[in-house]
Amino acid sequence: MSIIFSRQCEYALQAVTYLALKPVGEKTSIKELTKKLDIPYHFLGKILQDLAYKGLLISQKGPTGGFALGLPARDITLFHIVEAIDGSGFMTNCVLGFPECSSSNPCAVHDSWGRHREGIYQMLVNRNIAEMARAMKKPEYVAIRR
Amino acid sequence: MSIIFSRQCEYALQAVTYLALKPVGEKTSIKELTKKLDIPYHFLGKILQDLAYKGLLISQKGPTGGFALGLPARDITLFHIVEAIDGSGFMTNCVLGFPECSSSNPCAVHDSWGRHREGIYQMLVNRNIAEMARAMKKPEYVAIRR
DNA sequence: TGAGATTCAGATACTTTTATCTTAAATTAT
DNA sequence: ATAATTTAAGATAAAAGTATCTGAATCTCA
Ligand code: FES
Ligand code: FES
Repeated sequence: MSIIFSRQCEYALQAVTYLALKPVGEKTSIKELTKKLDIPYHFLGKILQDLAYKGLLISQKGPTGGFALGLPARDITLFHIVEAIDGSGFMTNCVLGFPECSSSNPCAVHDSWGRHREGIYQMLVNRNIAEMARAMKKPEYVAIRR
Repeated sequence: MSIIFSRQCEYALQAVTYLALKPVGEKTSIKELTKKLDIPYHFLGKILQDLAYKGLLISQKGPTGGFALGLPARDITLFHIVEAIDGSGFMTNCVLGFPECSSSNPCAVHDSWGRHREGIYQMLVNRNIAEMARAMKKPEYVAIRR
């Protein structure tokens, strides 16, 4: 069950983080990603294609081809990825699903949620992929399968 | 786009809140709910059935039948509804979709998310349906359609 | 008792998301 | 040039979530 982000978005975050673990400029194939991260091959392919189209990744065909970060890892925030894949609707919609979300039309948790939402936003904006990669470097993450 | 909770869950919250606006014990039909809240009839029927099965609502067939709260409004928290419909997976799963979520296996935002998650949990546990109803009594909410 | 209203239950359909399959295009190395 | 490898792209399928349809069961009231 996805909490806030779609599965696509989760895969994207994981894959981009994996790319950030590689030496700058080195290309990584879908095959390697899919094997290491246990993500469906063609599904991941499309996600990465999408991110490449949006400039967050660069891609190259052929042998020795693959994907690499399109920007320095420290310049890509989690929010960049989330926004590219899921959009930023979670910033504007009522968390309880009421049709309008505004201070002139608040549900019972509007103010409360607003604070949490802002905190989550800051969390996404203030974390970059380099930090993600660092956290992932710990041995626990290498071999875990779902 | 649902943020954290499924559409079913959002409908449930809205419907239960509506019931809490009624005099204690009064039954409300799906027809009325569906009309006032603009929720698909049979879909809502199944959701309420589910909540009734779980004791959060009581139901009665026949004319003058319908649904009513199964407990005093102030004893039903938002979390009761959320847990009944969506479960409590959002309390245990990694927000970025990594396969494990624990302090021995943290992703880069694990601690940060943990705080927000706890805050959201408190928000759900500390708000009851009576408060929801009070917030909804404001005229803005009466006639809004999606 | 019978008609009407309502929930209950199961089947079916639609929509969105996730996943797979197939072929084409590009790149590299032989 | 040719073969091998990889991404690109489009079609298709499978799964999950949402919504609808139909008839049965239950209850109320005339
Ligand atoms: S109205 Fe519900 S979060 Fe703003
Ligand atoms: S591991 Fe990501 S939130 Fe806990």
